[in-house]
Amino acid sequence: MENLRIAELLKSSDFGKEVQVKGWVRTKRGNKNVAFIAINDGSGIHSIQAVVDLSKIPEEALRQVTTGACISVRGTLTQSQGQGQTVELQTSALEIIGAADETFPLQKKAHTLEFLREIAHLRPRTNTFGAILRIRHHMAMAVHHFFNERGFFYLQTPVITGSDAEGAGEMFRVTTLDLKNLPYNEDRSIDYKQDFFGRETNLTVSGQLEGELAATALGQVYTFGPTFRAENSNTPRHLAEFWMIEPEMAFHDITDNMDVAEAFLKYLIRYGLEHSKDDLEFLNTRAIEEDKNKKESERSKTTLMERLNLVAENTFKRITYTEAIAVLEKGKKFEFRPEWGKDLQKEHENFLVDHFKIPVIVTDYPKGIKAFYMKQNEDGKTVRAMDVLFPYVGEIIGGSQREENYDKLQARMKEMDIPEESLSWYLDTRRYGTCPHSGFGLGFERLILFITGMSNVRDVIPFPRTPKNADF
RNA sequence: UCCUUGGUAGCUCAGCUGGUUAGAGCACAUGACUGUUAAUCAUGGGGUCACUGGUUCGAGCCCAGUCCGAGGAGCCA
Repeated sequence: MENLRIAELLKSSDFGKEVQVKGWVRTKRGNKNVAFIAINDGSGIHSIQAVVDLSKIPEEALRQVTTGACISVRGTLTQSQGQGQTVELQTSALEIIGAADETFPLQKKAHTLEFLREIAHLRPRTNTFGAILRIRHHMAMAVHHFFNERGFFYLQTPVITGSDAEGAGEMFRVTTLDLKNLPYNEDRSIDYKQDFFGRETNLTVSGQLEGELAATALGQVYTFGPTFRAENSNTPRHLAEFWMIEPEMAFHDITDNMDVAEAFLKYLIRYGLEHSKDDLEFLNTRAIEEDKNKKESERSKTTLMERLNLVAENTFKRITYTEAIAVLEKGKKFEFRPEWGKDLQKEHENFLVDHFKIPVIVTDYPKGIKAFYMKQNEDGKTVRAMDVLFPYVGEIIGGSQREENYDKLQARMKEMDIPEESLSWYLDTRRYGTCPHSGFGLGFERLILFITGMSNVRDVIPFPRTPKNADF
């Protein structure tokens, strides 16, 4: 007997065929003559309905068929007599693989996302998280497809890094030293020579610098791996451990960089619309239902599907930082007045996206608010940075053309007090056969946030790590 | 980290100006029901009111501290 996954069976019209399914019970209902069991095996958003004739299978056998139980059902695939589904299973045999007693926390009703976060080990069994995790998978595949099709090489950069000068945020220390009995130098500083690597090491905050090394050899590379920031950030957009995609491309200037970023985002969204249609439709409907419980002022003006299509079909607005400030000055009253030289506030970003109604790429930021490695413009004031601003999630990509001139890069590091010794290997790329190159970083969870229409990154990663939370 | 807000049954919430024995819906259990769609109907078991201390004749409610959640801000992806 064929053991098919439910997503396949639901598409089948092979009525009369004997099949077996294994999965988890979502709900059971019925009367003393017939029972209906919704079984889901994770293969898709839709469950299959097993119809149990109680004259053939005694009610006693159904006792353990409760929400959450794992069961195996054998039966005949038939056209459904009821509404609501086209295919169903006429049960001939039923087996309990793993029972779930009444303490099983998931009920056949909607739970709050906050509650589900507390039971992150069980939330994949819900429709919402099943959909999100499947979409997350397809998006990861899409990332690899996109770059592979364009001749990029997938580069695995180190998770443990000795580099502490990246300036991308607070880092998590990696050590095997006994914290209760630390070795000290004569000047009371900690003697890291006795640590595992013989030096201070941390978890990576970015694979970019290593990516640049490979780009100046392989031409076009990308990284896709976990990234760690020890910032005490408590927002729906930040995680202490998240996944980032960082392409790095030789012979690409800032415009080429924007072209790749825009094509990439559109590719990902189209890929999602194609490969995760059912799950996206489920999440779209879910968001509309959720909205009905909200106050009118808090409701979303667009649906998830509308937002996805908007991004997939429209050319992004490209604007310099200086132009953006001008737009903002004419825009409206902000809590923080836009001022040239200061970083854009969240309210400013939101205004720009609202104003143009499409994703916005802001370029050429003042050098004072950007990282040391960004290419300096001729005006002496700005650098070739670019941020891609998205509706709903804000900054989804941050990138730049890199400074490839050895002297200028070295001078900028000196200005910003970045110790040259620690990055001599990085400067070597400019010393030997340097070339213009660019790259950017895409926050994977922010992408998933946009695609799923969820509103907290903690709900789009299986096990979120945030300040005071590393359960599971 | 700052500001705002919240923590009452397994879940979602109500609980008046501080006053007798703490309320509902869902879930669960039992029963009814000839194909249900979060099935429906009836019955009834279920509470350390986040924690610690204080005010009071009396605290779920008032005060202080602590812990945890959410929203906004900063940091950023």
